[in-house]
Amino acid sequence: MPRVAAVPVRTKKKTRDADVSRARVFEAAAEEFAARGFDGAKVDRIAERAGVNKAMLYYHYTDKAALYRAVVGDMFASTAAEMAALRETGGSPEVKLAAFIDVIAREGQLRPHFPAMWLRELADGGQHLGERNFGDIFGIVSTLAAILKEGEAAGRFHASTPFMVQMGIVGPLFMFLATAPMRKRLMTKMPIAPPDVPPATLVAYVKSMTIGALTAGRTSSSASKAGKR
Amino acid sequence: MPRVAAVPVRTKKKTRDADVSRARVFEAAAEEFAARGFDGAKVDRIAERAGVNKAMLYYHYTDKAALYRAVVGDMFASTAAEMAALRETGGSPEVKLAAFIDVIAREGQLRPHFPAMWLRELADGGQHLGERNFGDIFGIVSTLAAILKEGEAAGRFHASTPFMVQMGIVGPLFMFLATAPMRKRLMTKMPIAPPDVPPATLVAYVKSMTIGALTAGRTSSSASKAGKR
DNA sequence: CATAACTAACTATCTGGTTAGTTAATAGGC
DNA sequence: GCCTATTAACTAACCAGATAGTTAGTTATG
Repeated sequence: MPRVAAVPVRTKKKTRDADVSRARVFEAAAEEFAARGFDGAKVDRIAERAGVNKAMLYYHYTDKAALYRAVVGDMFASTAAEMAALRETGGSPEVKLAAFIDVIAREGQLRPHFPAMWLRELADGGQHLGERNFGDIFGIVSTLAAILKEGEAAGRFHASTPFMVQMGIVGPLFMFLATAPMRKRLMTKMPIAPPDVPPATLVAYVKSMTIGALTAGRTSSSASKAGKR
Repeated sequence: MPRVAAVPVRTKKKTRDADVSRARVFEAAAEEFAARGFDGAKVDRIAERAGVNKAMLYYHYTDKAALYRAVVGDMFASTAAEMAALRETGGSPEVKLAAFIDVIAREGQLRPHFPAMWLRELADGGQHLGERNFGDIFGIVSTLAAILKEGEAAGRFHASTPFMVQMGIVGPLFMFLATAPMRKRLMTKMPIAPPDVPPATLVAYVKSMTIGALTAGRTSSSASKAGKR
């Protein structure tokens, strides 16, 4: 029985633009991956969300994993690029550190899927990441490491482990951003927080935390039990 | 063709203890869920890890979701119980806050699967959680809220949003703990951090961050740009 | 010997990926 | 301007393997 294509049906008028449909697939994939994770995301659902035939997905991307990597790659490439720019700018270590945090926060808000996807990828142990992604991540952490080193050399920051400081920044930021939908759900069940925290407040808090820990007991002040060793 | 059980084969000697195999299933499930997430976890693999026939899994738990909830429930019930105990103890708000952080860190280390599972569950928007779990979580956040309120009333802490502070604690802690396997992988690719940070250092850092942010500019010191608003 | 604990084998469904074939757009000859 | 050959963009239908869950039947144990 030969496979015969069904009657034309002739609907509205299809745009037939590869770039457009490719972008639609990308967007739908980002949402789906962020909401459900790599395994929870279904290719059929991505195609449906994108309003595209499933086969188109394979026309534009080699497979599910490649599509995933494209989304992740976009996140890190963009962040890494901003970090490279940041390295060129001047200012005190404190100012640079604040700028670093701003970049992370901005990227996290610019791409609503970024925080959730990153939470998952960390839990996955970076399974789905490629060589390229690791390179970008390394670049980001290196930028932070340079700032910390500079602050340390200037006698303004304690000695610290870049990766730990990084987690101290990304952790609160992304956990908070990624839980926005969940918080809304919780809010209906019980009054945990008053309205909801605006992003600027969150960012200010993270800056305060990070600077606070790096300078604890340095300028004078209390909160000094920790921070040594 | 009637389904006939294969020949006995008579291996070593099976222990045939329901509690034991139930516990083995639980443990295997916790590992599998933590490593791969709900959708990534395969029932067959859990059974294999547990060294148990897959049907046993359904003998002890109604289905995959119930098994998942059992693991998650265990995490939160335990933490919530410790928190309840913490509420009874005395001490300054700073001391109580440190104790709060210690409890979270201890639970995160005691159950190696906890951090990764929680990262995933947050990204999932709490999809798999039940009424019971939300109650426990509410109890945990309430404990923190009470400590913060006390500190604020005593004029030692800034006003703050409990949920945000919670994320500031759990974020760095769990992100760092959950990425232990990944860091090991990264370490072989490129020298990001020197040896690796011991848990005590991590906990001290998180305490320092949190106290630092809550008291920024209060006792004197720098780091005061943030924290207002 | 009753039954709780256990198992091999099975099934229905789902899901990533393929394929054979269709259609719109564009290039180029006239 | 019009016709036509070419092909990029697109689709419906299909498939093989995986996977959650079931079942009929077996066996150790109190």
